Amino acid sequence: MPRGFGVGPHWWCNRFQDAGFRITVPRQAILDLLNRTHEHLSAEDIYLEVHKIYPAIGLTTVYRTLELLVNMGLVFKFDFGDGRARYELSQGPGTLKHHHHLVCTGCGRVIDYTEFIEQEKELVHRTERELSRKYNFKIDSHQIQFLGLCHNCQKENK
Amino acid sequence: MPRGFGVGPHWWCNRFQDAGFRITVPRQAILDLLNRTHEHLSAEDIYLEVHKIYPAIGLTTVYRTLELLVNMGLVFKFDFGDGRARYELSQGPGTLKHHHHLVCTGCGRVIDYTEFIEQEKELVHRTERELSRKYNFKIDSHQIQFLGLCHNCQKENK
DNA sequence: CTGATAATGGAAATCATTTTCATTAAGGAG
DNA sequence: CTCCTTAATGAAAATGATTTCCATTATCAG
Repeated sequence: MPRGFGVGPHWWCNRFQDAGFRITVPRQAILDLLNRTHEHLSAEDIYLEVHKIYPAIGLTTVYRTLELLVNMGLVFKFDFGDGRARYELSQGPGTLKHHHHLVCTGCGRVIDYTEFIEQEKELVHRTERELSRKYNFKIDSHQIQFLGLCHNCQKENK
Repeated sequence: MPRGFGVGPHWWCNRFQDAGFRITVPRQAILDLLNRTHEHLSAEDIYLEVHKIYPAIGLTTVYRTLELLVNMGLVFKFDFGDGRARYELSQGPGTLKHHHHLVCTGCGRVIDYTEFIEQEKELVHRTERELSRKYNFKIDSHQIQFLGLCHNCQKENK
């Protein structure tokens, strides 16, 4: 029964229980946040945001939880080149549709794009299949990102 | 005329002079190393290696030079998820042909693959063109990598 | 309800990378 | 070739993200 911070039968509870992990308040708070925010959050962003509704949270726990979620495949971890990792939910009701990133190397702005994902899918599948076979790899995911300068940063560099 | 560490008319000298940068011993040593090594070197790897033939080199200079080379587009910088950046020459006589990376999330091993690059090129070009137009981005480069478990790490995780 | 232990959080430690600043050395001018 | 300006360097210190340690707390199976 829901109580306190709203312990409910979330979609990910089974994933936790089946894997033998406990469902704790910090973990729920972090997953809730990731589920309702569609930004590229850093560990500290998450810490600060969760801290508002659950002040007892520790930054260490945020890092540990994120590592766990990444290992479980529930969360993607990205590097956009600004020295801190970014996290995004990979599945669940609140998840954005499959997308990749366009990163401005000038100001760090990141745009999610969904164009060409269909054409890409075929290529990706073929590549995955072939690489799996040839190199005996079990491929879990892929990352594609384009780097360049956004409109504003193009002007500045002139 | 070549002297000391072999100051020669390397292919990249013009790039430096045209941009107003000086051609120095540390820079030459770093570029020489990158040119003859086809591994995914970290800043410290480069420092240690260059240190063997030019012991006066400082780690700071390695970082600074790499940043410069990345900005000039002579070097690619990658993140394979192990907390340190990796560098690879992007052009020049000793450069590997266009490739992407297959990263084992278990042991960190990285495989360069060149399969499907042709098919990929078309997709990438189309995507670049479209994204440039739609988001007003000047795209400089792209990164594609597949993440998974190598043969050995698949066994261990069972 | 209770006990075993997984999970937590604060503080300290780590570790890659950056900054500071006094010294050195490219390389154009003379 | 020598001098001079200043870009480049390197050692040490600073920074900042992430991890480790460890004593305490809270989950949840029985």
